[in-house]
Amino acid sequence: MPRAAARGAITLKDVAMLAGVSRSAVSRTFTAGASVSDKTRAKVEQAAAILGYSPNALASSLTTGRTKMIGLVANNFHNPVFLQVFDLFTKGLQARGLRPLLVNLTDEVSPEASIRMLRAYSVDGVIVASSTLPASFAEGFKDAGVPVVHSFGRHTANPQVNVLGIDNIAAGRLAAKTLIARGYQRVAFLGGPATATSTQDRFAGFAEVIEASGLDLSVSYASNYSFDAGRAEMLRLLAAGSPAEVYFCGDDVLSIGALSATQSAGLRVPEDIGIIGLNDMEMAGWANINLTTIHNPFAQIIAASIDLIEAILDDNSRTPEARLFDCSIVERGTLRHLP
Amino acid sequence: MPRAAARGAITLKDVAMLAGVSRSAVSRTFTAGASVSDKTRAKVEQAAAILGYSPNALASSLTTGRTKMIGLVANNFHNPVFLQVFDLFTKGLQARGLRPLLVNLTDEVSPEASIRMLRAYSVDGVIVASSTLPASFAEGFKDAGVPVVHSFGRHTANPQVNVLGIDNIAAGRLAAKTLIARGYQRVAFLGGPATATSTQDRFAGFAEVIEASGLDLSVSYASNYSFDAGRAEMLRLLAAGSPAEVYFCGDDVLSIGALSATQSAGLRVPEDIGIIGLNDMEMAGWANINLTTIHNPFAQIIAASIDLIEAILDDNSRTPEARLFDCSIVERGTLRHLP
DNA sequence: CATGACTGTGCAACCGGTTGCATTTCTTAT
DNA sequence: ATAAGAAATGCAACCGGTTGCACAGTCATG
Repeated sequence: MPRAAARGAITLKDVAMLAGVSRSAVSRTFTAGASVSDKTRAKVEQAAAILGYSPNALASSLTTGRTKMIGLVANNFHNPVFLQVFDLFTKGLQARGLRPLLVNLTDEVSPEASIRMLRAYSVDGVIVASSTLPASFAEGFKDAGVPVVHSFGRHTANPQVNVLGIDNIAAGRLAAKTLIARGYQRVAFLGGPATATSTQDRFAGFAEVIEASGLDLSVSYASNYSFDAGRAEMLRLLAAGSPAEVYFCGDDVLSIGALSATQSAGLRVPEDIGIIGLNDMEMAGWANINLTTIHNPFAQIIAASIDLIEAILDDNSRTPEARLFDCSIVERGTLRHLP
Repeated sequence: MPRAAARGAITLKDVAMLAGVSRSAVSRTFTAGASVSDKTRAKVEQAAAILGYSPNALASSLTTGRTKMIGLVANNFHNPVFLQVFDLFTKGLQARGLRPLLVNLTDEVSPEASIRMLRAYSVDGVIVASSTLPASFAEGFKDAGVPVVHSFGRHTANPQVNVLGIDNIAAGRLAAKTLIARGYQRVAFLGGPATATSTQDRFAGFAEVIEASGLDLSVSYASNYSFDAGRAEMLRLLAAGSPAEVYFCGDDVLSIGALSATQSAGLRVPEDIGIIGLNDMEMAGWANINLTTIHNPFAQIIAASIDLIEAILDDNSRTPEARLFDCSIVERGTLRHLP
């Protein structure tokens, strides 16, 4: 049984018959830039309006080779920053007539399954939105011939795919310089999962500057970028005794977890312990959190990611680039002030 | 230029030629329940493996009438609870082989545009995930012949579409009873936007019980379900003087905003002012928030929504039902204890 | 060994559009 | 008025699959 027909869908043919023109004519009226006379167009539009016709994007994709669907792949649905990320991506894509097919990668490691799936749906391109996935993940799509952009990914000298994100090493340096300027002596890095590329790079930049200045540096890692992991790790550190004076946390949600741990332990922030985060997500600015952090220019990165994926759709042969965006300190209340 | 070909896509035909069988045979090997001999199947699978073939889901949708895509429509990307909602929906849909096409409805009021869009993409069904949209929104899809489920929507006696959610009136009553049991005298309702159906119903239930017990009830509304709106409204109330003893807030994020306002004003919670939220989102349990709230069984509602949409795909003629889920109090630290 | 019931297979039409090409219609210039 | 060029239109093939139907092959049965 033809379900589409059962659903009472109106097709090109119906409109063509009512308007008394050929199917081509109808198709052309709905194709920007095609050659149709005003008279025909008027007839077709009227018929279409009467029937309530709207073209089947999927059918046309068969011949045009474009679905205007973009796979949006994410692997962290517990970090509130991703709600902002989804908001910006979906709005931005929609504004350009593109449709996000959302893929939740939680617990998934290899790209194979997602690649198969997204190819089966003929998405025009894929945006991998993750700071924890390795470069190889996005490369899997590229190898499969699918245009891909890795947002918030790791910067490399000769990227195989387009990568956009902050310079995590520079961000680490910035954090270090900020803490040094504040006169902190015993500093610590409380990273995200040690396997995440973003964690590794932030640590590299941070350690480089801290060590160059001869300060004490201790290091530990939370099991993932989440409140619970940040809190648990900080509680462990406090229980172990002699905590550092200040912690550069892997990201904001981790910072907030750490913050709650210090409060639970009866320590004051920033008087007893300082905390600096990274991302500057909406919640960092909430009055009851008020986290000093490093601003991650999401909106810019996402806008650029969309520009880029759109450009690749037209020409997938351009050499991939790694675009880095500048971070800046957002002064709030979790770090002691300049001496 | 045929882009699909340019992308080097392998089609049925290629596999058929290599395997030395007809296109039908190939199609059948990839269709569950079709009649193919083991010998043919083996040949086809081998050929497919060599070529790296995967069937084009969109092409097949043309004849089968099914895309296995589900439109997921949301209109609030600032309430962290929705990150949990997206997580559960995407995982649940994926587990059943369905693909979520995400629609961000922010600033959009009428369903027309979304209906057109989702019909153009021939989604099999639509899930409207919103507690603020009116019933008419989801009904628009139904009228267009698209199977639809409204999750977190308003309960009505004779629903036109399937609605799943908590009983907001009962939740309001539960909040009221809880406050009365705690011995509060001057209570207040700090709702979400007055136009949201969820706000209206929660207020109705709340007011009913409070008024029946002869207590003082004051009412105000935040401009939307967000931290900023909750904080702003509570600041306004505090500035106006003589606040109530306890506030039943429209939802958790609003509660957290209100909580931060009371703290900014130097008031202690729950000693000076009590706050009770609704939803029990992840963050409500964070140690530094620790919000007493009413648990909204999302996971159940979402699982049921997916079950239901799947059922409708097979039979869109079944009469719509409104399914209500029970709420319960989650005791934490923002309400004074029983006297 | 003939018969009938089944299982597999391929042909060809179809799903809802797009598009190259040939043909017709309309402009415009002479 | 006429020829040349441009614009509009329809035909038919095609995109990548699915499926009803007819036919061929297999097998157990009488």
